[in-house]
Amino acid sequence: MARGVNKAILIGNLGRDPEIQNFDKGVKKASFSLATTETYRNREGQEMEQTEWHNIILWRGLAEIAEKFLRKGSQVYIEGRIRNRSYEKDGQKRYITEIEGDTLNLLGSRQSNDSSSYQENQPSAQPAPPPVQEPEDDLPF
Amino acid sequence: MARGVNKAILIGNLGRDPEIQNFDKGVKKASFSLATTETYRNREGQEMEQTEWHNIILWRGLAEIAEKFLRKGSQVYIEGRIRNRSYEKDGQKRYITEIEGDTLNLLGSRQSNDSSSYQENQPSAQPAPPPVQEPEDDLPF
Amino acid sequence: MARGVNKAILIGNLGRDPEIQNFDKGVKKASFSLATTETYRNREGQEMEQTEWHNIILWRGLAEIAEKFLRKGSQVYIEGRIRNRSYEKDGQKRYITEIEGDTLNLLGSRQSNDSSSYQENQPSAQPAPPPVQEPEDDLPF
Amino acid sequence: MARGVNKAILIGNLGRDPEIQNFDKGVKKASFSLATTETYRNREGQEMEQTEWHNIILWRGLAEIAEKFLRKGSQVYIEGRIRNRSYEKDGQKRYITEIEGDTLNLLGSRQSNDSSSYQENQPSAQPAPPPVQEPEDDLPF
DNA sequence: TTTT
DNA sequence: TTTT
Repeated sequence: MARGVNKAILIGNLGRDPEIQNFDKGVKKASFSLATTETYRNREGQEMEQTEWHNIILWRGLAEIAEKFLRKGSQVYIEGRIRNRSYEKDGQKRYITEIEGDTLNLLGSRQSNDSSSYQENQPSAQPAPPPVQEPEDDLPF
Repeated sequence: MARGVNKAILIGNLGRDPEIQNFDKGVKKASFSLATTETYRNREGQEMEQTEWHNIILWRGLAEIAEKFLRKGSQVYIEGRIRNRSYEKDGQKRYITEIEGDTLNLLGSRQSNDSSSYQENQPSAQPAPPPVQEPEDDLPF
Repeated sequence: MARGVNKAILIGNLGRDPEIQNFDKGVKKASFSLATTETYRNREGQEMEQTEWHNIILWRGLAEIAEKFLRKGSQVYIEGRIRNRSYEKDGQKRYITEIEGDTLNLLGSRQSNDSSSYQENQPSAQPAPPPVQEPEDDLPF
Repeated sequence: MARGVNKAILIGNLGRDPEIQNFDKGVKKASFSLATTETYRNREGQEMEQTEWHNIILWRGLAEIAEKFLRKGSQVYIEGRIRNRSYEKDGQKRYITEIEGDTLNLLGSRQSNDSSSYQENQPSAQPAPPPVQEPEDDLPF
């Protein structure tokens, strides 16, 4: 039974152009590193900076958006799940943590395209379509 | 073009049983008030408590889950969008803010059903299905 | 006892310059409307757009940042709490929902100032300062 | 300059009792694994389940709460930052991803203590204290 | 009232 | 109107 929530919310900048992989049946995958930089004051009152690098992966439609619009330095909002994977390298088992994005927003762009936001798999119900024949004076509470 | 994020994340308890409305074509709507209570210390160091009441609405599948499993007092996690609506009452225009949930988790329950978590409209891609024929040594970064 | 979470996460654009109020003891308050615009496809496959307007309020340090750096049109990330207030107007009780921000990020700006992100009241512990004398080989799990 | 957001939001269950470490000056650290389980339907319509295990660390006050109240199986809400660390083991550099929590909620508990929610370092300003002498009819927008 |  |  599911009682879980596994959510990452990130705003940061791409360290490199996305790397694109194409699989069977037109399935596309985009991978890139995302730097999230936070500032804080230390005990001496100095402004400090801390950057984390996240491994981002995007699939299918989001990967296509990434391929078209994201470049090194792009500032994005990404919402997704934290995934832990293992793989073999040099006969050793290695572990990697990735953020599998399901929402992507390109931030701060002044471009004229219509694709700076995208969310997976919510075609018609987002926002929820109004129900048929709700009476005008039907208050919801 | 969308560059927006509109997200509410709530954990609280229902003040009443959900109210259910049925519309055409089997569309169901659930409405209820949700209390989120936070504690904090005031300037005198006293433990204080602050409760907010939120108007929650759920549609379709989530409304069915609410009807079946949520009751007065139930503790839930809800993720959704903040919506502002207006309506007429007594010849006056009134405004109401609602949270339209798209994810619902029933918390703390020890029941054995399989419905304590539910998310709208992400049938096959959540989590993203693995691509066909990804080679084993294909590292993603 | 608190078992609650009351969180709003917004990315949008200011509809107007922030309105600033100054209170006793140097307490400052900033208020503005924030538009969050989402796009989605309707049942006919057309690209649709939905904008919500949120009433944002910021206090103290965040209000100062807002006064200095936010203008009509600015794109910001805001994290905060949903607050419902009532007030009297024309002898009628009115209700208003506001988002009281505790984190503010100015997005998409290429300016060279050091104030585009700010979080309330987490002076030294964010990120948590490393503990004293943690041994180098001290693995955390 | 900070333009970043690095946030994890998790609801899950502890795989083991928290492990507690005590450092100089009374600094305490709690570590545990947290399982977040999600369900989804696969392409054949079968109910599937996916569990991720997260390495959680909590410092100071949150570590004390964890030590007192969290046990194997406890259901918790954790909000925090994603941190990537490296360390040496067997002469090899290893990487680990941890969630450093700054908010902790014990969920679903029916116990009578007053400590099921806790947030770091926001002593007096959360929620923001009302400003002094705000006039009663002072509308915020 | 914003933005694209 | 909830919960502890």
